[in-house]
Amino acid sequence: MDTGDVFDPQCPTRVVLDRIGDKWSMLVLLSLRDGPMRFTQLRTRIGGVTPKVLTQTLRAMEQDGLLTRKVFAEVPPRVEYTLTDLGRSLHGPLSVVAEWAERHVSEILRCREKFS
Amino acid sequence: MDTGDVFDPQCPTRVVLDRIGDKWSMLVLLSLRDGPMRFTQLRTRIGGVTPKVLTQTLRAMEQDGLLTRKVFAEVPPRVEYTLTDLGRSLHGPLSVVAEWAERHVSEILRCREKFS
DNA sequence: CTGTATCCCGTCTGATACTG
DNA sequence: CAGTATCAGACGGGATACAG
Repeated sequence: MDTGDVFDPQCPTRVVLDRIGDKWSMLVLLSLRDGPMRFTQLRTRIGGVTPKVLTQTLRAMEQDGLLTRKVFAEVPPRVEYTLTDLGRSLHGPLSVVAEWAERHVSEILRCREKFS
Repeated sequence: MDTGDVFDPQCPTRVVLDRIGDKWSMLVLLSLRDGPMRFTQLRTRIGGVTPKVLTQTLRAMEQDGLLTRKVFAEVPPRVEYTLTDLGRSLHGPLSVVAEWAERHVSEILRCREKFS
């Protein structure tokens, strides 16, 4: 397995950073932590996301193997999104970053104000 | 200390994600891990970054208190960038994500190809 | 219910050239 | 050496409306 040269433009870490760096992926992943959810459930829980963007996010995550999309042939239609093992394994690393954020965000904001 | 509601648009984690999510901040932080560096050192080590963007990145990180910018009144000019304690404390969490990326990137890429 | 289609704007990023 | 100025293109993201 490659060790990943972070200074290589083809760096593997880029793939992950692009994913967690976007506005909604992390929230989707955290939302799905406790089990499958339907489209509208996600949409309402994650306030402010439009259907288009939510769809884009879900498709990208599905494509990366982070979650699965299961369509039930019913009326009305039902679609469930579930984290894969890969998706669940990302939850830990993300939590570490999230905890750092929560611990230090006030300090960062203080720095920003002082800076002006 | 706040626990941070990740579903709040004002969520503190956003601040951090915006920072580590951008294209160069993480590389700068990793570069500076082993000590201060000068502008051109960073520029050459991080291949592909233009001076404008590198400046933007460094200014933003300085503003957030992740690094300090020290100008030496010399000819030719010398400017050194050094991580603050806050910046160094971010290195751990970032490493966790980076390690995850390195371990799983091949799996992600495989998923992407299968998806097409 | 679960999306898609369109339009649009702001930001992010880069190329290139220039300055103290 | 360490940037700044300017221009331009790509793209993420959002508003709104509509479809299967």
